[in-house]
Amino acid sequence: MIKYQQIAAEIETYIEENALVQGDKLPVLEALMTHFNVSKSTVTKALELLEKKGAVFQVRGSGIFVRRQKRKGYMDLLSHQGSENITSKVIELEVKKPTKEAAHHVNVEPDEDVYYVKRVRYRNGQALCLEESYFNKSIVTYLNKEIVSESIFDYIQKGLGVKVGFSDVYLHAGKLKREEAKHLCLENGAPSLYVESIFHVTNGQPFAFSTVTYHFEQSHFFVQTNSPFS
Amino acid sequence: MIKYQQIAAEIETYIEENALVQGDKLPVLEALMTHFNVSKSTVTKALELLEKKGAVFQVRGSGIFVRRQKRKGYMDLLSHQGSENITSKVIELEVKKPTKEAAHHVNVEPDEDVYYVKRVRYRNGQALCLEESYFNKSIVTYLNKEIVSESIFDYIQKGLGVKVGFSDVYLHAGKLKREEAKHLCLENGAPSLYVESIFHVTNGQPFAFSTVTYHFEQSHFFVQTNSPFS
DNA sequence: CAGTGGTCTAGACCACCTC
DNA sequence: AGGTGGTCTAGACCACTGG
Repeated sequence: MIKYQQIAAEIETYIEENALVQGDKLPVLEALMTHFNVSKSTVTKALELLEKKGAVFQVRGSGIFVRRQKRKGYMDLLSHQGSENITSKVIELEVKKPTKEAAHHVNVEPDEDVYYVKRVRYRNGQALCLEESYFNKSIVTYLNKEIVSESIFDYIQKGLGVKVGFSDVYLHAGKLKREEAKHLCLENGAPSLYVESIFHVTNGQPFAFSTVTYHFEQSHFFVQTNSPFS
Repeated sequence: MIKYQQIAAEIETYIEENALVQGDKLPVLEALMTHFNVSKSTVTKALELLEKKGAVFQVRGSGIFVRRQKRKGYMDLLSHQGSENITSKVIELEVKKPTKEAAHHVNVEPDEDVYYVKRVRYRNGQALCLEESYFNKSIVTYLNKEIVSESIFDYIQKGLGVKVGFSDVYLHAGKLKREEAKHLCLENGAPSLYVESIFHVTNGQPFAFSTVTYHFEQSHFFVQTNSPFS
């Protein structure tokens, strides 16, 4: 791991171990520089990283402070953290022709094969969401039922060595269709949160498109932002 | 405006004027350095800014590329952009004691006065959302009906000189209550997207707490993220 | 006005992509 | 191998906060 990531990790650990809460002050830049024996820019880079993650905020002329999420039970909408004890039931796993929309999103021709996965995810045994995903086969070269029962993205990154770069996320609320409702153990027409994501490799090529339909009573999300009115 | 912000703005304009699309290549770092006559770090800082905004992505060993949102009609969940032609109907504006929850979120005592605003927002004449907000009076020192009919945050920043730092956003789906439904011209129990936000000044103090209830057919959002699995 | 973070420079060296 | 972005340094100077 490179220096500034290492430093960021250590500062995070420090916050954790000392159980610091929102507003608590961290050592000043000068102190961090000498403690880690690196230049100012390196510490700054580490702090920028933590600022992006929403772990700290810096105030010029004043100091560096802890920023910590207070609400419990919320999942991070963007980093896919905060959802523990997840299990999956695979409904479908096959190689097939994508829908026109999916083909467009994962940048393949409509007559080109893709991996298609449909599964229901449970948290502590309770239905959480219904997920349908399409994967570009030239990047996600292999999937099987066992992999797909666990964390697909974990495998894609660690198993296949795919380097994920960025993603575009779209969301809206709507009414459940009959078939969706059945999987989530809800009545037809119940509210639902729909989240569509397109995932890209570091070089910008899209490799996955997923549509996730959440059980409205089970899905509480948070997002942290800097500069909310940029 | 400082150098790297200026450069970022110019690069954005360049993308706009040349109608570049996702994947198009920008000039290399060296070229940007000489063109703007600044050091490498300054250009890098500008590009980091654009990367955070989701306007470009950089690939080591390859180049700098344009990243552009393709879907139309989606609002940015975090930067409060993309919603044009917004008008508001003020339902309530008063100084009063906050709810316990609101008091906690804007960091005041429960018996301390806050500004309370309730309004319905319309986009192109169509009900978009119902919004209830609480403002810490020691920071948002003044509001009146005229201000509250327009963009409140615009006024808070430009009129009152408050420097907004960061915000925490929480969201979930649910069923509309009767009174909410009435304001949004929907039937009781219709789906809805609930978005709660806590806004902080640059020094970390919270100054506003708002709950926004969106008309499910009118609210389509997007968020861009880098490192979706950090 | 002292303390603290932010900006910017010039340059060395490293890691990755593409051919 | 050559080109391109990423990391890191050392240091100058600037801008904001808070007593």
